[in-house]
Amino acid sequence: MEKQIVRMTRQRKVILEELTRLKTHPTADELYNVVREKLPRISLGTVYRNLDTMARAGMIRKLDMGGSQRRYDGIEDPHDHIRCLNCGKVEDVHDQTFIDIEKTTGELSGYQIHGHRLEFIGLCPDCIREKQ
Amino acid sequence: MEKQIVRMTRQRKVILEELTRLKTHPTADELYNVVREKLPRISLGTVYRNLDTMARAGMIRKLDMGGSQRRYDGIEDPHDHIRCLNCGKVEDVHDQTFIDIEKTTGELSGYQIHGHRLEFIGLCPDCIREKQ
DNA sequence: CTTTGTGCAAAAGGTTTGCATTCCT
DNA sequence: AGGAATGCAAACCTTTTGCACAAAG
Repeated sequence: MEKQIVRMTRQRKVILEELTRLKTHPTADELYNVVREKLPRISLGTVYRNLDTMARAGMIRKLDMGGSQRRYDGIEDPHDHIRCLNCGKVEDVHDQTFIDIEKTTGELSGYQIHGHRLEFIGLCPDCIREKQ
Repeated sequence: MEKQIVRMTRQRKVILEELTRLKTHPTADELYNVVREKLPRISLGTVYRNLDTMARAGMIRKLDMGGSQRRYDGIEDPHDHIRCLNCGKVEDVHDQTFIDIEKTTGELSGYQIHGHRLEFIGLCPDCIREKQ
C-alpha cells in the first residue's frame, strides 16, 4: 500500500468546497448538479472518484445509510443522523449518550468495536406541519 | 390501497423457512443459493419479489444496512445489529438502553421519530483470533 | 374461474472502471 | 517529464419489472 499524493485539482477543490458548504449530506448526483454550475464540463464519474479518494484520505465521510443512494458528509466531530421519511433530508444529531453505547456493546458482545452508525427515521418539523 | 391476500406458495414457504432458520441475516443471493437446494428451478427474481412482499406484509424485515447488498431478517423483537468488518457477518444486539434514545432524540430535534437503525461495526471474536 | 405468483430475460439505477488525453507539481 | 486526474462511455452489480404461463384459493 503505497502512499500517494492527493493533488488539489480544480474539480476536487470545488467538490470539497460545496460538500462542506452544504449541510444536507448530499448524494453524489446532487453534488454533481451543484458542482456543475461552477465546472460545467465535470463528469459524474469524476465526482464519484473524488468522493472516494477523499473519503480514503479521511477528508470526508461516506455515509452509506438506508435508502438506495449513498450520501456524503464533510468531516466534523462524530455525530449521528436523522432522516425524514417524507422529504428524505438528513440532519445531524449530537448527543453525548451515544458515545458510551459502544463501550457497553463491546463488553456484551465480545466484539472489538470500531464505530457505529445510528440513524433515526421520522418526520421533520416541516413535513409534520405540511401533513396537517 | 386494496388489501391483497398473500398466498402461501411453495417458493414463499421455503424462503421464509430458510430465512427464519438462518441466523445470519442473509443477502438475497445468499438466500437464493440456499433455497435453490430445495427448489432448483426458483429464480432470483422470485426471491427478491417474495422478500419484498413479505416485508410489506410485516412477516420479515429488510435491513438495508451499510455495504452494497441489502440483508433480510426474520421478524423477532426489536433489536440492533453488529457487523464484522472482516467477515461481513451480522449478528443481533439486544439492549434495553437503545429503546430510550428515540424519546430523547425526538425531544431534542422536533422530529416525530418512527424508529431507528443502529449498527455497530467492528471485529467479531473469531476474526480477532484469526488476526493474531 | 379469478387473481396472484412464477420463471425468464431485459431494464433500471447507482457506482465503478478502462482508456486516451490533460493537468499538476 | 512523469505520475495522477479527467471526461467519456462502457461495464458492473444489485434490484426491479414486463410478459406469457402456471398455480392457489
